[in-house]
Amino acid sequence: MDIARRAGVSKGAVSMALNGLPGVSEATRGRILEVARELDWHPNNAARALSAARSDAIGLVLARPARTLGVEPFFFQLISGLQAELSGRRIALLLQVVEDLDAEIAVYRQWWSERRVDAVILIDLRVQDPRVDLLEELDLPALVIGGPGHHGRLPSVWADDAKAMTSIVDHLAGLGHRRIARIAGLPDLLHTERRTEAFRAAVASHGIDVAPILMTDYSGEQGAAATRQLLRSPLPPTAIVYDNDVMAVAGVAVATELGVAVPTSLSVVAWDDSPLCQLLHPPLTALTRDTFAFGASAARSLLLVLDGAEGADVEDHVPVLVQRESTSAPSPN
Amino acid sequence: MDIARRAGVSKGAVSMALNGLPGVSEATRGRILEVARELDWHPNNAARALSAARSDAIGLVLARPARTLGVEPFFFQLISGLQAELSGRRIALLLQVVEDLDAEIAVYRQWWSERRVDAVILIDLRVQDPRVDLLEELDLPALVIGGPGHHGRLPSVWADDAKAMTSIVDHLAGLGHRRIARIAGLPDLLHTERRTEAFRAAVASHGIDVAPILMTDYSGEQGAAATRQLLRSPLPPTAIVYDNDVMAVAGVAVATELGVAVPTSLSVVAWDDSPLCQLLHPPLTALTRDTFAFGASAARSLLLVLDGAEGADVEDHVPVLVQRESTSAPSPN
DNA sequence: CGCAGCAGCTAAACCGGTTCAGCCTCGTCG
DNA sequence: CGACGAGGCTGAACCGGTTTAGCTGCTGCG
Repeated sequence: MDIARRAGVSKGAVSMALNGLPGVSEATRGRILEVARELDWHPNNAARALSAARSDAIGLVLARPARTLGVEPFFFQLISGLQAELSGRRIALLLQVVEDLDAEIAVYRQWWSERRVDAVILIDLRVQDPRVDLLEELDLPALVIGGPGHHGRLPSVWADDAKAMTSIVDHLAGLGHRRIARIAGLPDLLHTERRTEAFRAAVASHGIDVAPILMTDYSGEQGAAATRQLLRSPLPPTAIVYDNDVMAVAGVAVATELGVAVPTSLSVVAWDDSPLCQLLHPPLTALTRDTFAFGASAARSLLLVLDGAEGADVEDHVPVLVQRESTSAPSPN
Repeated sequence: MDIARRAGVSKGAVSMALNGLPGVSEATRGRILEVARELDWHPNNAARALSAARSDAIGLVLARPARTLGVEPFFFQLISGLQAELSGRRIALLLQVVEDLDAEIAVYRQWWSERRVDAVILIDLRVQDPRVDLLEELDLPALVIGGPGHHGRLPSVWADDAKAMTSIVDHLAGLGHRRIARIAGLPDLLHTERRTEAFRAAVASHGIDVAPILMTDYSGEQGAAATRQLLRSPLPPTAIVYDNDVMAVAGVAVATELGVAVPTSLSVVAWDDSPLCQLLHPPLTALTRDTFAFGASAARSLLLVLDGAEGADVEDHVPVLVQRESTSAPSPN
């Protein structure tokens, strides 16, 4: 190490000085920092990772079939939020996009065996999730996005989907809707199940006993098909709650095509806001959340875990409903 | 290294055997591989990176203001395509989302000084791009997505935007349009400039001498504003070409709001297809490209560069125009 | 004055691989 | 039969940091 030579000390001293560890005098530390700056020195990440048994990287795997991924700004905002916190600690983000859960698990195994990451972020939790068992078995630190529950000892960061769903149903019922349907996302996702339960409970609390729920894969096609099915039923709903914005947009298109006016004859609510919802005609009432802040919060929790803290479940803000022009009182019929 | 002990050879031999290098007999190699499998051995990435002076990772920085990022599936498809090629070589992808070009440059500097990545992928090339100079100066291998031209010695993978733009204009002119406008993206992006040039040349070739071009930041808001400005002008266009799908969607909404029927009174073409374009009403005529394949092709080029090949410019397929219902002959007026 | 204790530092081991000079053992050829 | 070359393998250096045992010199206390 030529900083050591130039400063006339041993490389051990340099290491202590640069890492802010005790063991060197302030005078020496200052001299070493000075030399390091002069030489524009930066630690070699591999060397540091090797001896410290850290990689200074965390991993994120996105496992969704290609067609259902990418229209939502959610992931980018999440990633941005994560990095806002992580980059201050010089922690990099390894991203891998895979087709399915098996591939995702293989990635975790590989990352772990090669010591590529110090921790991973688990997203889109399943009802029975094999990843949780795997990560606990590997002892690979992980943070679950979207708890609580069903994820063993792993810490999580989550938002209260149940409360959010209740606020949507309350809004619709408050407008006078009695025939409310829900077009949900992938049925084996944990948050789909939670939203479904909350939906059932919320409509029941308003004395509504029939409220259909249709499952989809989040794609516009299936959202459109489900909407068509609902609107053609004998007693069509006067309001539909969609699990994402893409399906809501598709739903509005189908309604228009079938001559069902939005919001006059059909109210539409989208879960997850996006520029789309505002561009559409009419602009969609949507549930917004601050995904960037959510990511930042997740990163902070993860850093705590990396620092050895006992992982806890942290609750983020409840998403709020932004009322635009796609919801109104149902037309008397 | 306990594989060495268990197989009764030196660790040098083990290294050769596991990396397929000459220097060990096939019998020994077989025995070593056998032991490695038994022990479920995997190389420690940091150790390998340290001695081989490689990191087995490539970096991708996305520098767009948060608001304009994320609605397009483009990046995820690109990343998926990249990884389809890279993961076979056990090369990881480091992703960083930053606000602006300065931050992006800082990330390159840091990655390079810490030897975090072996190469980077440069995207959204600017007309005068400081990143090109930086990467050449650092001698950090890089692949430019979206050439050719303006990127010094760096190799690139590109699609012929000019031809694609010509095909759009030809399509519109063929339908009988004589008043064609273009709503472009960020003016300092190289491909914006190239598309602009191609647009000018194409309309000129059809004897059209006035064809307004408005610059935006790709956001729906600015797309809507630009559309409004065009439609309210004394001699409004009968066709508008948008630089992305979000603006096209916003444009259709504005047209509808102003009582301009699509496609009867206004034809709309979107650059870049997405589920959106098909969901909308009417479905949008759009320029599609196989972004996944594009990413895979880019990854192959990058691997060649890493293997020491002289970087070349590789041309990908020309994007093709998919005709849907947002374009038709102009109404006689 | 003697000795314990501590701050400040050095030297060397260590992390887990890769690389290479050099040694041994054959087989081949003159 | 001896020299030579090639194949197969060993042992050690090396990558660039971190960590630790231990040394030195100073201070403080009995």
